[in-house]
Amino acid sequence: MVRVSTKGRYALRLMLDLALNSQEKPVQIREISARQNISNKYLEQIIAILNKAGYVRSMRGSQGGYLLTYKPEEYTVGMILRLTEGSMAPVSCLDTDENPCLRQEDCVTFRLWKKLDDAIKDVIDHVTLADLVEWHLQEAGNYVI
Amino acid sequence: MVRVSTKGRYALRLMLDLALNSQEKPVQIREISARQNISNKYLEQIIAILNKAGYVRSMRGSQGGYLLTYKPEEYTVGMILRLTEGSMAPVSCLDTDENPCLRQEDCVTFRLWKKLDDAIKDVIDHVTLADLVEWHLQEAGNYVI
DNA sequence: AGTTATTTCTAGTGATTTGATATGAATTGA
DNA sequence: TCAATTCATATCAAATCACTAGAAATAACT
Repeated sequence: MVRVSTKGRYALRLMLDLALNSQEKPVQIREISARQNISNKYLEQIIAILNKAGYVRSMRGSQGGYLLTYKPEEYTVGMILRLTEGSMAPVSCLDTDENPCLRQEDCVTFRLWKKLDDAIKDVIDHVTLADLVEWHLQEAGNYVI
Repeated sequence: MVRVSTKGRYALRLMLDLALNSQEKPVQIREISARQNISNKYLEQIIAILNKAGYVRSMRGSQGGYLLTYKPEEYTVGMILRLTEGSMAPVSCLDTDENPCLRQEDCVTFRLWKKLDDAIKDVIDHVTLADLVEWHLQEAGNYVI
């Protein structure tokens, strides 16, 4: 199906939620879970990935929670999706590190996958979390009379 | 991982093989399987999908095999991938028929997915089987001294 | 010091998909 | 008739997906 899984999609919404709500004080998983209507426990696992990568800062204990490490404009959608999805390349031979395809030179379809990969990268590496925030505020504006 | 599965990739190589080899006489699964180094039985299942959709014509019995129904330039890569992969939309809410997302209007990430979908479509709906054939002949040429 | 609210860690689980394999029936050319 | 081929269906192991469960570690507040 070539689909972005819930993991990547939830991670994006999670980061957007943090961008919108963690300005002053840390935000708890429970709040995000309630606002975004996503399983609490599943979110824990997803934010753990973001935490390990240093994309968010955690504060343990009571009154704890999470904060964005950097400014929204410093996160591209690609960073977040690649981290949670593992890779956003349409075929594994495009991941230079893993599985370097030996037939690459004479592989006909490689040229197609390269084109597709470039097209995907062009979107996900240029849209930032700040763009999502902006879009959100625009949309929200539509509902103000 | 957001990967095109073997099914879609094999279907593409299968169609390319037919484009190159079914000019005069039908081509058997066994030949393709040998040339492409793909499991015979798995190819049968994949070509069954292409056959049901009318993308290939089958001839049963001895000396039978498969032929392309149309000319290579009449197949886009998108047609073949969508048929075998089910869908090439990065998220299900972009498939108008199935799962029409009600939050679409106020869904922030929808705008992102739409951009991504457009970028993917722009590639797979404009590259044809004839392009793959051409690329193949170019590559093959590289090995002639 | 103790309680409470939170993150953090490890494990398990049912459903679905993937990438096949196996068996045999139906069809047709020689 | 028989050999070669497609066609149909069933089965299967492994991986992935989307969670769920339980408990330990940590820090703020009283």
